Amino acid sequence: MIVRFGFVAMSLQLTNASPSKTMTFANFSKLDDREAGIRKLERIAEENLNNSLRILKLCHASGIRMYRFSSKLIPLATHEQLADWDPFAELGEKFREVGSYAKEHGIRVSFHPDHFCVFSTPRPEVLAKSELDLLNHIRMLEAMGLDEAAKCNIHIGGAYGDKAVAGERFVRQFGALSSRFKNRVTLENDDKTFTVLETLEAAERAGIPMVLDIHHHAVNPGDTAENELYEQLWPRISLTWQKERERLGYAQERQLPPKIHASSPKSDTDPRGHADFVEAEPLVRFLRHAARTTEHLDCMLEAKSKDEALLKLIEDLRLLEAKGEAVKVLDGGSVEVFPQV
DNA sequence: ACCTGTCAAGTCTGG
DNA sequence: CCAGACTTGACAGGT
Repeated sequence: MIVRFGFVAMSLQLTNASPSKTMTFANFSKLDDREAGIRKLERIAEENLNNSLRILKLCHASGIRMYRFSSKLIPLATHEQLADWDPFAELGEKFREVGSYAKEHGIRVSFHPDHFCVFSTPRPEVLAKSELDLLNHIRMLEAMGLDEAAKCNIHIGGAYGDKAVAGERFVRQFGALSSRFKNRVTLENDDKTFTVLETLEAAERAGIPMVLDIHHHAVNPGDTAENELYEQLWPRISLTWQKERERLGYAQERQLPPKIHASSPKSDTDPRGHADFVEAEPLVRFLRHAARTTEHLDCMLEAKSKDEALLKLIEDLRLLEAKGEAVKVLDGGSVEVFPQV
């Protein structure tokens, strides 16, 4: 199995390269000239896009072919007081430049709208804002000129006292959206509420692929035993990706491989928190099991040390390789993992 | 230069 | 019913 690794949002190797610079609404409101304020928002967004491009160039130079953009590329993008502002009119060219670079160099990119995007909510106004937030992320991918392999990863949301009902509501409310949404979304298990099994059931019913977060699973496993995850759930998760490839017309697994998230617990007292780096051994254990049924897999690292965590993981995998473990480092961003027998 | 409170947004918990 | 926690990077205002 070929595994490609990626990282999230910012690079610690580059200096002054934040892709998430922002301006608060309070600050925007202080400006006398609203038009000048909007131009400033656009300048900040342009800088964020330039820095995203610098990061993609670093990825390419390092052999990394997976990256998640910051959700904060356009400050105040969906603020209701700025509903008349169309940032894409001014920024379209820059978005296209970023997307073209990713496409030309084979870097799989994504977004992860944050926890304000909740399709399980019972509140209509929250649902409407969630839809707008997701649409904004989809528009960014469209403006980049990327096809539907580039997706937005979301969670189910809150439980509101009844997880089964909330899960139903997610399926119903998300299902009411058009294919423009459905074709751009993946669904991830979370660390507190919806387990792998519950998320998988929702993903299957909504007809969208599931992203497995193995750290979230470790802290929120529900009744699922480790071998059950390997034996029963991973093949089902894999199938959600196969169905997605069939739906969108991708013939090969490598054109849209299943995606997982990996991170390590921050500490014993804060096991849900993300550590600076990612431990190699538990990850390899999972990968070797997945390798029995999967040929291509993409693994997003969610570590505080971002791209440096990826560098360190590759180094640690080299050490395992030298010890004769079932991994072979291919380059700075990918490894081959041999199946558990 | 460094530290602290705040930020547009949602949900959950505890008082 | 309301305040605070949760979580994250960055800004703004203070020292």
